[in-house]
Amino acid sequence: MRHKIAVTVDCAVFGLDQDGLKILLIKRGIAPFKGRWALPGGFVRRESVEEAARRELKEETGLDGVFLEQLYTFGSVDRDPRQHTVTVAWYALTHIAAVQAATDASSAAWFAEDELPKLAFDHQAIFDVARERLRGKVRYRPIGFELLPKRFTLTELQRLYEVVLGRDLDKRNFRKKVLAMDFLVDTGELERNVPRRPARLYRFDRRKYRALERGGFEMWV
Amino acid sequence: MRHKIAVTVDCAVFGLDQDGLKILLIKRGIAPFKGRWALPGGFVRRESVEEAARRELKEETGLDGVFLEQLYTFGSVDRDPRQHTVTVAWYALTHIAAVQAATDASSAAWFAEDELPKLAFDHQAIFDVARERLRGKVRYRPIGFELLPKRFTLTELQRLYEVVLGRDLDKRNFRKKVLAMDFLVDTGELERNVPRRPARLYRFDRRKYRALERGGFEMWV
DNA sequence: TCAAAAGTGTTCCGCTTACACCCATGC
DNA sequence: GCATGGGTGTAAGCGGAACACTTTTGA
Repeated sequence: MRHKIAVTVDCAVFGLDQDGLKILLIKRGIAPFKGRWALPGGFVRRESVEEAARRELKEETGLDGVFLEQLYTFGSVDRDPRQHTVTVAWYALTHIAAVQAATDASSAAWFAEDELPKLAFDHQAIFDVARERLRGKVRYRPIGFELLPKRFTLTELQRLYEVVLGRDLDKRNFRKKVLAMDFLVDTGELERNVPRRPARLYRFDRRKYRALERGGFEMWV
Repeated sequence: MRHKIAVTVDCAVFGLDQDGLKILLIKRGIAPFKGRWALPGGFVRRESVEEAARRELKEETGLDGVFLEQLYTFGSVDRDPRQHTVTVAWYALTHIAAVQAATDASSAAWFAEDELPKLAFDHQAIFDVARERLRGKVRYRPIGFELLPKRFTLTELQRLYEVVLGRDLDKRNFRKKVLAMDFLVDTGELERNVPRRPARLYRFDRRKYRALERGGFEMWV
């Protein structure tokens, strides 16, 4: 007779607003860790682990169709007090607005990445790995766009990179580099109603990016 | 009542010999896929997933204390015909000699990476991901040394990189770069009994590497 | 007219790349 | 003495980093 192990998924969902990088947490309604904040997630059913992650995200936060990548699988024997539970952790990127619209304002909330409450299970460790993965990945894959609205200014894009990487970037060099690899398209539109010179709005062109990707390309911020 | 899922581990073990990159396979003695070659692995017991991977490696191949990193977790519903099974896949690097010594010569064997037999389950897909991970990781972390004997010549090191990356490298540039980041130590010894000018033997200095690593360093071949 | 951010080029340096010949050994 | 790989330096070009001022808008 075989040792039984439960399988769950957990998602570290990142968003970006004026104040910086945010993460989406759920307040647990049941034991264990009732009342504690936790990463959205739950048990895997008769479905693939990715399907489970997307289903739980939708059920608990209303999010659908977001950028989602597998992060790491956490399998210490004692990470769940109830039973031996292995969790497949994921990280997701989205616009904060997508959640505000979708959530029933109930138990989900955004927290600044450096002001997380005490989390259930080993979710703090999962978050730490996710944060590090995001920092690393953003430098060689243009996944950051998932955090921005469809149209954005170059300054917004730069701020995103500064927040994720945790250091300041040079404005001129940033623009030069980011425009050089041409998957950014000038929409021709400008910001409206800003008390300063309005900035051009750009969008990320996935088609162009895919093309470059095949040509083998590496560079980034 | 909850849907039951089995949890396994599988390891893609890489080795290097004169002919190139090799991978270690096990011939399955039981159904399903009885008689087929497969990655070493098995069910997780009352232990962490990493402990399970190391235990299975030791039981099935005799390998102990090898370099081992988590790769990806495969969780399609139908990847195991018996039942819903999620597998946490790992990749390992070792000297081929370590296995020849340890194995009871029974059911484990090395295969050239480009001449694999038909594998059990979705192990071919796991291998493909592992191969790609190795190619990527070797460029920014000095994990390749795990494949070489303790003392090696620069030509052996270069061949390793050429095999893993799948392209030729310039001898002078390679030596310049690899010696520049100084975690390679000249042991002062030379090859013996070669029908040509004997090469110097170097070793990888983990201490020095850790020091560099903290200083934030990136470059590689 | 003021405040605030947008937008824009050049120089310097270091790394990457390309490239060819002499050397030490075993047989 | 011959075959085999070991070992070495330089020049050119490219990409990354540093750096300051003018422009446009709303109030």
